[in-house]
Amino acid sequence: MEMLSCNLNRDNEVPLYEQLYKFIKNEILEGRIPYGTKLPSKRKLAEFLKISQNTVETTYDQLVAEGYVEGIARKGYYVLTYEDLEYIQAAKRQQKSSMPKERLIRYDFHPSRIDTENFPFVKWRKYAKSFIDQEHQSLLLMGQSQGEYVLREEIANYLYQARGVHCTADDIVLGAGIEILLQQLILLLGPEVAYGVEDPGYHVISSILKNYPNEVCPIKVDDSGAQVGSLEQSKIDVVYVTPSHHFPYGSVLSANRRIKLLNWAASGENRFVIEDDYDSEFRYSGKSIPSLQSMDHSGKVIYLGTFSKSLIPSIRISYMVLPKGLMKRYQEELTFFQCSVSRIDQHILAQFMKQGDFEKHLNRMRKVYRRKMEKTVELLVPHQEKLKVVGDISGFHIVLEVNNTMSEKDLVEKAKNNDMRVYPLSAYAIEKQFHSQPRIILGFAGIPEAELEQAIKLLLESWNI
Amino acid sequence: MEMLSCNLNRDNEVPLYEQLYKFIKNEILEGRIPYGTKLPSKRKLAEFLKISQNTVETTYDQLVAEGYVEGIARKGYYVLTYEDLEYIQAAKRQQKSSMPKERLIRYDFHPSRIDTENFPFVKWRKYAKSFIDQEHQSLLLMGQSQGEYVLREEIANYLYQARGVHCTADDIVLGAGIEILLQQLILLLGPEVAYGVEDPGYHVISSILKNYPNEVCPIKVDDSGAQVGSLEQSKIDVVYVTPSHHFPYGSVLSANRRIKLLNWAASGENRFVIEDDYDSEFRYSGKSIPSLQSMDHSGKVIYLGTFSKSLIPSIRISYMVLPKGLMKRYQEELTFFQCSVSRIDQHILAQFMKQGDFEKHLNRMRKVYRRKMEKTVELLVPHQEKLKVVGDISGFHIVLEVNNTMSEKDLVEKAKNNDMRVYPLSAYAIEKQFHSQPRIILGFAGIPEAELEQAIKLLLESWNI
DNA sequence: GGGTATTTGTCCGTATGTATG
DNA sequence: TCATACATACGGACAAATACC
Repeated sequence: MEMLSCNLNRDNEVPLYEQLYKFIKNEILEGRIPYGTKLPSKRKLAEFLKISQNTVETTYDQLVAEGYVEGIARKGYYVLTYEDLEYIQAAKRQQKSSMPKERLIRYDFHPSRIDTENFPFVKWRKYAKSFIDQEHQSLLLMGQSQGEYVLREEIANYLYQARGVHCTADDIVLGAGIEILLQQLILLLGPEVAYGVEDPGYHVISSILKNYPNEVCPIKVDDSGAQVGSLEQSKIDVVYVTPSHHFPYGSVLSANRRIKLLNWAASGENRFVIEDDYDSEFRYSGKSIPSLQSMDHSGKVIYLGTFSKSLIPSIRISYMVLPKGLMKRYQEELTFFQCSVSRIDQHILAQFMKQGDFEKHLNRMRKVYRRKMEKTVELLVPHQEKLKVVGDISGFHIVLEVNNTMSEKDLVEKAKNNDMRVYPLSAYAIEKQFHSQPRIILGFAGIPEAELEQAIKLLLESWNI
Repeated sequence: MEMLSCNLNRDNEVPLYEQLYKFIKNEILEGRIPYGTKLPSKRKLAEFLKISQNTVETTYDQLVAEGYVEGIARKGYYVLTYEDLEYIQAAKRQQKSSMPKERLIRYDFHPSRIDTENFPFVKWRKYAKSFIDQEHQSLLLMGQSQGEYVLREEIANYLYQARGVHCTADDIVLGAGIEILLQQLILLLGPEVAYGVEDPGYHVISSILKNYPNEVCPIKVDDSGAQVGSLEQSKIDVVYVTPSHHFPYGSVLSANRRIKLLNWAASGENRFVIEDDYDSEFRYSGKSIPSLQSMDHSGKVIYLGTFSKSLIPSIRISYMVLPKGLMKRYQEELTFFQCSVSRIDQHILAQFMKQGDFEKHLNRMRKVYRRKMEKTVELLVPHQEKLKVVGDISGFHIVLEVNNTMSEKDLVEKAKNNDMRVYPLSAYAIEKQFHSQPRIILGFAGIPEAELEQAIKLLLESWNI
C-alpha cells in the first residue's frame, strides 16, 4: 500500500485519476511493482489516498485498458506478465444434504402439539440442579407478583431482540399460561369494555369471556388477516388478534390493516389491542413480520407470548407486556394475584436464557419445524387438484382446503378410523359460515420427523387421495 | 432482530445507512438496546431490512466510529458498556428499569406472611434432584389438565385423613393459587348465578368478581361466623365462606349455621358453597373443626385448599375438590385450561407427601406457630385496657381491637414510621361500617421467632401503648 | 474432543445518481 | 454535453470464528 504513496495534487489541472494512473504505470514500468502483484483494493487505496473509490476505479480501468493490469471480477487487480492470459476458474458451489431419519409413531395433528424430541433436557436439568443447590433465600421470600425480576429481564431483552417489542422488565407480568394472563387482563380492563375477537380464532378467549357482561363481537378474517376496517363502526373497545400468524387461518395481518388497527386503538381512551404472538418464534420464510407492539407508539398494544410452545408444554410460563398506564393499574388493583409460575421454573428458565441456550434451542427448533413443514407441504403438493394449502407457511400448523367431496366431519372421521386426529376449521369459528370447501387444521409440529411422511401418507390414504 | 424494525424510506433524501445509523443510535441512547447486546449480523439485518450488507456495514462502521458500538472481527458488533458510553450520553437518557430495592420494612405483619425459617429445604431438594434425575418422559408429555395424578392421589388421601374431606384423585383440580382456581370455578359456574361473600372477608374473591355481570352480595359476619340465616331471603346462589377460621375476623362458623348452610345449598339446583379452608392445618386449641365438605351429603360443597401457606409461598400449588356433577362439567367445558402448576413442583410435592415429610412438617410448624401465637398474645395481654384480641386463636393472624384514641389509619401510619406494616380491618370490608374500635390485623406468622418479642414491643411502642 | 457445516465480519468489484464546472 | 469526483447501494467471495454433531 505504502508503495503507492504518490503526491496527488488537487489543484493541478491534471485529473486525480490521471495523476494516479501515470504514477502506477510508472511504478510498474520501473519494476518497483513486480509482475503478478495484487494492487490494493479500490476501497483501501481510495481511503489511503483520501480520494473516492471511483477515482481509483477510473485509474485501474485505464491501467486495464492499456494492458498493464488485469482486473479479475470480485478478486482484485493484478499486474500482468506477458504470458498472463489465463483465468482462474470460479469456485464451485457446495451441495448440502442432510435429512437424518429417526423413529417413533404418533398421529395427532392438533395444532397445539409441538415437538418434544429435541428438548435440551441435559441443559435444563443442569440449571435446575444448580439452582436447587445454590439458592435458598430467594425461594423463601414472597416473590414479586409480576414474576421474578431476573426472568423478566431476560424476557424483556429477548422480546426486544427477537420481536422488537419495546419493554423493560417492569412492563412484564408472568403467568402460568396465556389463559391465566388473559383472565387477569380481562379483570384489569374491567366490565365496561366490549371485546372483539377474530372469527375463526383462538376459541379460548371466547370461552374465558363466557361470564363477561358484554357480548363478544366476532371479527371476520380473510387472507390479509382480521378485517379491522369495521372496527370504527362497531362498539368494540378491545380486540384480540394474532397478527403475525392468524390462528388458525394462517394469514398475516397486512401492513395496511396494522396501521389502521393501531390508529383505531390510538383514537379511543379505552381502546386496546391484545396481540397474541403465540408462534412468532417459528417463521420459516424469509420475510419476518414485526410485532404490532413494536409499531405502536400510543401504548395501546398488550403483547402476549408463551414458552409453552417454544420449550415444552410442561413448562407453564407465559408473559404479557402491559403499556405503562395499564401496568400502573395492574399494580394498584391486582396486587392480590401472586405470580402463578413456579419460582424454581422461573429461575431455571432465566438461567437458560441468560446462558444463550434458549436462543440456541430456538434456532434448532426452527430448523426442525421448517423441515417438518417442508416435508408436509411436499407431500401435499402432488395432490393439488384435491388439496390446497391455505395461509402463511409458518408456525406449527397449516390449513388444508380439501376437495374430495368429503365434509369436514367426514374428513375427521376417516382420519380417526386410521388412528389419526385432525381438526375441522369450523371448530374454531364463532359464527358458522359456508365455505366452498371443507377445511382441516393440520398441526404437523408434534409428529416425529421420521414418522411425518408415513403419517401424511396415511392421512391422504384415509381420505382416498 | 425485529427490534431494529425501523422504517427505512428509500425515497427519502436521507441515505439509507444514515437513517439506520440514526435509528440504532437512538435505540441505544434510549436504553432500548441494553449494553453488551450483540447487534444482528450484517447479513441478517440486511436481509431483514431488505438492504445490502454493505449498507449495514456502513451504518455499523459509523456507529463504531462514533463510539457507540464495538466491532469484533468475525464475531459481531456489540453495544458498548455503560462506562464506555458515559461521555456520549451525558445529555439525555431514559433511566432503564433497575432492580427494585428491598423494602426497608423490618417487620411485616401481613396475614399472608408465613414462617420460612423452618422449611425442610434439604428434603425438598433431595426430592427435586431425584425427580429431575430420573424423570424424562413425564415432563415431555402433555400432562393432565387437572394436575398430575400422583399428587392428586396424595392430596385426596391427606384431605381425608386431616379434614375428613370425601374425595378421590379424580375430584381434584390443581392450580397455581387459590385465585386462579376461583377464576376457573366462576367460569365453570357460569354467568347466571349470584354470589354471596363474607363481609368483611377475603377481598380477593370480590375483586375477581369485579367483571361479573351480577352483583355480589355481602354476608355479615359475627362471632359465630357468617350470618347464613339470611340466605333464603336473598337471591344468592353460591356463597364463599371460610368456615373453619373466618378471614380475617377469626370466628368459627357454628354447627348450627353449618347445617343451615348445607340445607340451604341442598335445596337449590344451582346452589353451591365454596369452602375456603385456607389455614385449617394450623389450629392450636384442642378441638378440631371438621370441614363443611365432610358434613355435606348433597354434593354442594366446593372445597378449596392450598400449600402456599403450609409450605412456602414460592410453591404455588392449590387445589379444589369439585362435586361429581361440577367435575363432569369442568372436564367437558374447561378442557382448554392446562394445569397451571409446574409439573416439576407437583412431582416433588407428591414425593414429599408420600414419604411422610409433609405430615412431619405440619406437626413441626404447628408447634412453631403455636409458640409464636402464644408469645404474641402473652405480650399483648398486659395491655388489656387498650387492646383486645378478637376471634378464634388459630392460623397465622389475630385481630386486634385497639383502644388508644388512634384511628386505623393512624395505627397503620405510626407502625410504618417505625418500619413496620400492619393492616386495617376496614381494608377487607365491602360495606364500610362503624366499629366502636379500630381493628388491626396482626399476622405474626412471618416474623422470625427470635425477633417476635422485639417486633411486638416495637409495635406497641409506636402506638404509645 | 475433533471434524464439519454454518455464521459472521471483511473485503472485493460493480452500478447508479448527483453535483460541479 | 462531457469529464471529473463523490456518495450511495448492491451482490458476491473469502476466511476466521462459531455452532453443531
